[in-house]
This record gives sequence, structure tokens and C-alpha cells, in this order.
Amino acid sequence: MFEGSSLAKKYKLDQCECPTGKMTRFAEPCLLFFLSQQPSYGYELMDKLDQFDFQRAKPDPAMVYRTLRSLEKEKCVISQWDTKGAGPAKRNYELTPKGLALLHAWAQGIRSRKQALEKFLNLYKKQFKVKK
Amino acid sequence: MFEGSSLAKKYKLDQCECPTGKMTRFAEPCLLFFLSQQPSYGYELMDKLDQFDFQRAKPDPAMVYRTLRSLEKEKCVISQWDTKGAGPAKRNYELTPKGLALLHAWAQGIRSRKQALEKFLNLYKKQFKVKK
DNA sequence: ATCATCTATATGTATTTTACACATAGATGA
DNA sequence: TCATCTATGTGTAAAATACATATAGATGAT
Repeated sequence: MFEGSSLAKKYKLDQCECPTGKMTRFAEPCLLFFLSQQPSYGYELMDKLDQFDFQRAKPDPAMVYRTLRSLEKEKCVISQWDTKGAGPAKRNYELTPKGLALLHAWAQGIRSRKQALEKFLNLYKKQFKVKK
Repeated sequence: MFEGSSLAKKYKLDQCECPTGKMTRFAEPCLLFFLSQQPSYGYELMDKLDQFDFQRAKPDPAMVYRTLRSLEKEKCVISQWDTKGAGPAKRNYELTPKGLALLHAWAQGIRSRKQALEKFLNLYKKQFKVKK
């Protein structure tokens, strides 16, 4: 068993600096950021997400809409139907102060994540001497 | 329905540059890298992993051991028991040529991931003008 | 006017990944 | 011989992702 052993102390989770503990959810901070620029809605945000999306060709609509809903549940954004303008009604989202705070927290987490990747790439480069 | 619509073309997955399509499994490239330096075993690799681990205080043993086994299943590493030396037997892992190729593929993916994070941080900085 | 297409939101669900608890056991030292 | 350290694993729930599919209003062409 691990209890009381040094491994227990050594390999136990402690509090994570990132709000949720999951740095992999890159869509969330991006959506928060876009909404910090101006109110918007899912379909439009999908296109904006495109510029950050490095693992998929196009962002997944399911992820976008579900993330927005979950952010709203957490009171990080608020939405209302927008029937003005052309096309079908849009659910228009706005960032709340809580959402802005979450964005700032994400920025911190992303900074440290970037540093980790840089560290990896530096070691990698050092070992495999890429010559241009 | 999506079939035939522009959305179908627009938001469909296409082939991902990263081997598995999942850039989030940072433990895997790290383990591959360490093994490219020298053969090693799970317990030791956990400690090495520490320097990259940005989301948790300490790496999860389960993840390390399972990743190593899965890499072995894919013939990216090979292992054998090492009973020499002090303490309990270790399962010693070595990188295969296939594993080395996988490491190089990961490096590419990590580069592009880093760029995405940088892009995010640049936009963020621009908008929230952090003064030092 | 109706049909295809585009815009827009949303749900269902399987798979993958992560988190964390727990099990086992050899070696070492008090 | 008992606690502790090293070492390798399994079990399982929760979270996240991938992808398919459903619905429906608006728009433009024929």
C-alpha cells in the first residue's frame, strides 16, 4: 500500500495551479479569450477557433457548443437568443467577470505549459542536433 | 444532416500530422525521449518525468507503467527484467528504431502545439497589456 | 413554390485519457 | 520482525474527445 510511504508523499496529487487541473482543454481558454474581445455565438466562434486548432483540421461543433453551455452553467458566460440579423437565431454569449478571471487563470497555466514544451524541444534539439 | 453540406466539408476531420491525433499525451514523448538517451525503467522514468510535468505535482505511476506497456505492444520499446543491482527487479526498457521514429514525429507535433500556445499568449498579451 | 444549400444549435454515444485508489512483493536497516 | 523504501502493476470512475446524427430557420436558384 501507498499510505504513509514516501511514495505516497512523493507521487500524490496536490493542488494544481490550473483551475480545473486539466490543461488539455484548449478550446475553453480560446473561447473565453474570443468572448473577452466581443460577444459572439457558437458558429462564429468555431471559425475563430480555427486559427488555434493544431490537432484537428476543424474544431468539433459538439465541443464548442458543450463548452459554451458548461461555461454558462459555471456563470463564466451568459447567453441570450439573438433573432435579429439574417439566418437562424443565434445564441449570443457574453463574458462575465468570473469568466474573465478564469481566462486569466488559464493564461497562467498556458504559460507554464508552453515552458514545458520548450524545455522538451530544447533537450530534443540538443540531442538530435538539427542542422538547417 | 451534414452530408453534402459545406459544414460537412468544413468541419470534418482529416488526417492529423501527429501520430495518434492526440497531442495531449505528453508523458509518451517524454518517455520516448528519456529512453533515447539511455535505457531505463518505470520508477526511474517517473522521476525524470518530473521536470516536464506541469499539470501535476508528481507523475502518475499508473500512467507511466501503462504507457510503457503500450509502447512495447506497439514495438516502440522492448523490455527485459533486470535482477542485477540492489532492490526489487526492474523492467528495463530500450528504445527501438520504430520508437525513435515516433519520437521524431512527436517532436514535430510538439513544435506546432507550442506555436499555438504562443499565438494564444501573444494575442492575450496584446489585449491585456501586462506591464512589468 | 420547392428544393438544395447554408447557417445555426444541439444531442447521443463510443472511445480515449486521466485521476486516483489500491495490491503485491523484494530489499534494507533499525 | 517490523517499518520503510524501491519497484511494478491493476481496477475503476470521471473527464475529455471524436464523430455521427438530428433539427430547423433562411436564402437563392430554377
